[in-house]
Amino acid sequence: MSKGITSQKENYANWYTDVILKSGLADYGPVKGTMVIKPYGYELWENIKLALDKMLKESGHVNAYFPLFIPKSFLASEAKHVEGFAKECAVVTHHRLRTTNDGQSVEVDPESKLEEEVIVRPTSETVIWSMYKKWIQSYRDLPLLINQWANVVRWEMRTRLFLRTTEFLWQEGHTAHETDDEAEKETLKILEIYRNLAENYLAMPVLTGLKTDSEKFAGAEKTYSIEAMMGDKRALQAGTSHNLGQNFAKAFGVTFQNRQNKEDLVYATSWGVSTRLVGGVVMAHGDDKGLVLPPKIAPIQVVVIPIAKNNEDKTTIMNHVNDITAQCSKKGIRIKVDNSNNSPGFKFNEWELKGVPIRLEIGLRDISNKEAVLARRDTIDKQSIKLNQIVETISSLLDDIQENILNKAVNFRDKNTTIVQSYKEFKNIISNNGGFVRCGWDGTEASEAAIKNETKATIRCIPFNSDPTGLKCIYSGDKAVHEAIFAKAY
RNA sequence: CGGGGUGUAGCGUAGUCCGGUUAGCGCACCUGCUUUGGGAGCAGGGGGUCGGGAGUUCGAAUCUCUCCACCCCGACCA
Repeated sequence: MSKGITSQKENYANWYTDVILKSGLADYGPVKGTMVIKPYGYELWENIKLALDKMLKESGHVNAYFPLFIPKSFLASEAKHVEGFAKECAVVTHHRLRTTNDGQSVEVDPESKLEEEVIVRPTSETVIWSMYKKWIQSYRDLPLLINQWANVVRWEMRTRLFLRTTEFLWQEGHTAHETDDEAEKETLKILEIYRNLAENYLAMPVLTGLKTDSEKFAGAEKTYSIEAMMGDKRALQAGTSHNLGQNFAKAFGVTFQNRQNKEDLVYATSWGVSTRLVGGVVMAHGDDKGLVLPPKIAPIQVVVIPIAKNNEDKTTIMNHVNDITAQCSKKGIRIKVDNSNNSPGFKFNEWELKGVPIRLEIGLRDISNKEAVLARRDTIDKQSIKLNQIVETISSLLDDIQENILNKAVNFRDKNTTIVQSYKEFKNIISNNGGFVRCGWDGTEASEAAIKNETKATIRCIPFNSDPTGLKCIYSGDKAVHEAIFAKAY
């Protein structure tokens, strides 16, 4: 176990916080519920962002930026989605501060009260649809496929680093289409991109499926999500994709002239993933030594620890090290040398805490053998490798590690997914083992709510590969309408 | 909003009950030397309005009053 980090077994929540703070991903901000994403954490996010941005652009989406501030009137009653977080919005009521009489402080200048109060966006549907109304006239303007990378604010009371903070970073896509069918295809296409991102970059296996009415986005016809399992077997909703139907078109009067020359309301989608993904990576792969980062998104893929007895040795070793880093950099491998004065043992632990996939140890002993010692973070194995094959060895090992941690996560999830037949069994699994529970559900909100109330487990999704044929509802005993995945969730 | 608790250096703390040296210790930090294959050693050094304010007293981290901040439990919300 690493120094100063609570073990997962002892207290998973404390482990999570300890790892994030000590590995330098993030820190708490001065306002309650805010966090600072530190350079190491931000680079991790940037790598995720880069991968997703590329996929979105390749599938025909373009980026734009809409304002942070939204007129309060936009959140008026016709926008049904507001119910979801109207009570959690930050509201700007004044636009000026003044110095207090004693000159020691500042206070809100009452004279600066705004005519119309302004909301800090909790999501951007309303601003964006107010603009789409201006931009869309005919089917020739469609589809409109816009994404934005932005910060949003939801005034949360219970916060957890990366998982729930009052302000967070995300991307939100907002598209407009001619037909319902096209909107549905878009919704599913994005879900597939999210699945690809989660599994092939974050090495985090996810279930894809449909949300129940009670769990879906308030303004949506249908919400799909990707659901991952964390190291404590709880579920994390890692991304959502909504088919909004004509709800927002109705609310904002966005009509277009269709191919039959008739006026019609456009069909919409919206979808997003956030910095919550970083929390997902931490909890999907981390262990008692700290982070375990997937090579594809790790800010540093290889860290080199030179081991020198004296200055003369150091010079010899650095000559070889410089050669190695140059070769690796040329191949696009993100490599860093730790030349600090800390002891080797300290550095080993430090970089394991930071989750760097590969560590190279190079001392005189290795150099005389034309070797280096290579340690992998995921298995903690050490081996000696030949210096003349170092780039090839590292490249293929990075791929191996990426694959291995995905497989590990898949096995863990599958091992902790249980198919149950009775409610007794259901309660037993949820309270003793946790994980995903798969069973029949009669499709009623009453059963869903009762189960949530009695067990704290919610329906994470109705997976695409599910089949209710022959199943009975775990709660009511009636014929099942869906086969659902239940779990305790973040 | 109700109940309980805690505030001493960047972090963790001793001292507070029972007022009395220069507020002590560990980690971290700085300088130098020696070190380096699983959390190095020695020596020297810097850093404190003891949460803020008022009071009692010859004297307050310590006693009294007051304000503030944060944490936990409950309620509320999801």
